[in-house]
Amino acid sequence: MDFVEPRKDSNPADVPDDASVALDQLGSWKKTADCSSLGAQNIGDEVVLMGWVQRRRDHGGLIFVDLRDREGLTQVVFDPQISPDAHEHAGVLRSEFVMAVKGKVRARPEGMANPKLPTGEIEVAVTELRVLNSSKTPPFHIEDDVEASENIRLKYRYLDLRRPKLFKNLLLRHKVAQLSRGYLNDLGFIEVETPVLTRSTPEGARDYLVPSRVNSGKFYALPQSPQLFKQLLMVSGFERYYQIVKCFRDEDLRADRQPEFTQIDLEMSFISEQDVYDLIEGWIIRVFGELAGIPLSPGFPRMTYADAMDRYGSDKPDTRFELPLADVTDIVAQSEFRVFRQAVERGGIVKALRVPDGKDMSRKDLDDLIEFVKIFGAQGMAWIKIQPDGWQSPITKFLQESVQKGLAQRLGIRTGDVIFFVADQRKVVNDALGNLRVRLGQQLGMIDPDRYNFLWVTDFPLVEWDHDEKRYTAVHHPFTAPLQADMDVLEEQPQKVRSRAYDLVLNGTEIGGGSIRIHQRETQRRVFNMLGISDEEAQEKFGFLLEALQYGAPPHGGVAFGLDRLVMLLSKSPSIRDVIAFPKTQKATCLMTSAPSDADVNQLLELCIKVEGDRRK
RNA sequence: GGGGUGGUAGUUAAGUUGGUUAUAACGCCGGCCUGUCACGCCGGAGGCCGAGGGUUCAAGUCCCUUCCACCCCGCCA
Repeated sequence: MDFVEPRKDSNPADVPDDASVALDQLGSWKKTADCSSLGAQNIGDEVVLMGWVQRRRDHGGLIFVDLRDREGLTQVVFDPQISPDAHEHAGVLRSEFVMAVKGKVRARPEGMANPKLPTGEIEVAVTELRVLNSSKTPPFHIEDDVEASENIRLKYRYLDLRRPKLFKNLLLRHKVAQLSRGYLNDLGFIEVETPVLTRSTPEGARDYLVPSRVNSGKFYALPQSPQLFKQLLMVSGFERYYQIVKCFRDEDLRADRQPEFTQIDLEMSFISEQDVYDLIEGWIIRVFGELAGIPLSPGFPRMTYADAMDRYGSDKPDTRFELPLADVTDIVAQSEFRVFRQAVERGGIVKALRVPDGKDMSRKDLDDLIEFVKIFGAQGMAWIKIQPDGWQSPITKFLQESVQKGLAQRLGIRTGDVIFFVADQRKVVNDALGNLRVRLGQQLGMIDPDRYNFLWVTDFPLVEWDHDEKRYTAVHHPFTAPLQADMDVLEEQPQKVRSRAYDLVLNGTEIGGGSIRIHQRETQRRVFNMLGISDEEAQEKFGFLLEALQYGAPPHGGVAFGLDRLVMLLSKSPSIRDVIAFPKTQKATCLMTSAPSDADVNQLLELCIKVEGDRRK
């Protein structure tokens, strides 16, 4: 027995400290049950339980302790009539002390059952107590109703993870990973690990760089995804590959984005889009059915990118509610409202969103919504209230009768509606109204939280124009196959070329995406050229891929899913941090380990790296 | 890089037009208590008001700078 000074304190607040409690050894005791499993059927059993003190209720003559382990809570009782020693020893117990008890399961007295606890019918009458460790007073209570701020929780992450909710999230994550492995294994997929230390590639996100000691001055990059490796495995003839793998992107964080995250990544040879859809739907149906009790049917709906943008202003529309956008550019182009006319003259568009029964919106509500769309780049937003006695709006006087008639017809306007208009470049209009649509859907209670609407979004454009870099960039990535039908305009009208990429969207969140890849060298060369990547640059950066494509690369394609986001949705968590054991803050630091940190001078010397300080200052 | 919210006891929060000793709840410590389960009762301790500077007779409160957490835009599939 380690014996250190007993607690004799007058008061130091910090007192429950290792140094003040006599501790026992675990000895040969083994847990015989967990804290959720005992019930009336166990009455009379001799058991050994181990765990943490959730709460102690000391009645002087009788001490109750709620004992917690990862499975649940069980009440244990220290009764001097059963064991005076144990009762006396229990006096030292405090929150989060680690204890082992031996005792007998007994029914609680008449009327004393606790219906709130699964084990509330019984209690364990302790014959012997071993205090395995003490605990400082924790900075927050270990319970599901979080009452601590995020920075405290992140600093003491190991305590936060004791909360049942977080534990259950990580357990669910484990189950998703295991089910996914089983599903893919059964279908002939082979899990292959790909390098974490790899080379930087242009395009896409910023890379995390890792200096090479044995090649001083050179750097590895951490993979943004195993994209090229899995394609090369197809060239190798693996036919079906998967991996549950960490990916790294050095970009700013969001509630659903961490710089390191996990993908369920797979690739198949000799397949087309339909094979991917079938495979993934089968998998999703099992994940949601078996792990969340949510029944789904195969044949998820599909929508082209063009339709999604047109109707919902987003490439990941939430289809749990309608509230569609309508393009009214042609109607208002001739109106006397300058904002509309000028937007059209500058090559922009005008779209409208009709909110049925929006008549109760106050002027303040409308102003709030106008402020909201400004976040997305809109200069402003026009609105019209359709009142029984006519159209009420600051802009009605600029809309001549023909325009009003056209709008009424296209939008199906009815009395009581509110119509919103944004006029700007296409991207701004879709961003603003697409986001407004989602906000109104939430605000007006149009979203059923128990619905799970999956949607395949297809036919993405292959490229988009990058105004900053003055060139086309790949929407998906530069290895995505163009649609065969659009190949003849690849060089002349790149922006018109559709790709064989697809995303799976759930309730407005993209949870996975992929594509059929280019497997012929000549096609890959043409796409690189169109993206402004010269033959020389392609050779230098992707030479190994271009080379490989010349050695009998089979047609192939695949998909990758964000495991974190999937578990986040399954567990209805508000943040991705709630499904990651040790997440980073919005500034990409770890409050527990204080990473990133300064490097040791000797480490830097070995790497031939000189730190010049913050050059942005 | 930009916009927003927050930072006061261990924790969560209150703190008026600047004004005496900065409140409350929970937690913590001590005492009492044999059926509690948010146990109860009595007593007690606990503060760099995120940090730095300024205005003022006087700053938790006003001004400037800065740090941290969160949400969003940009960025990122």
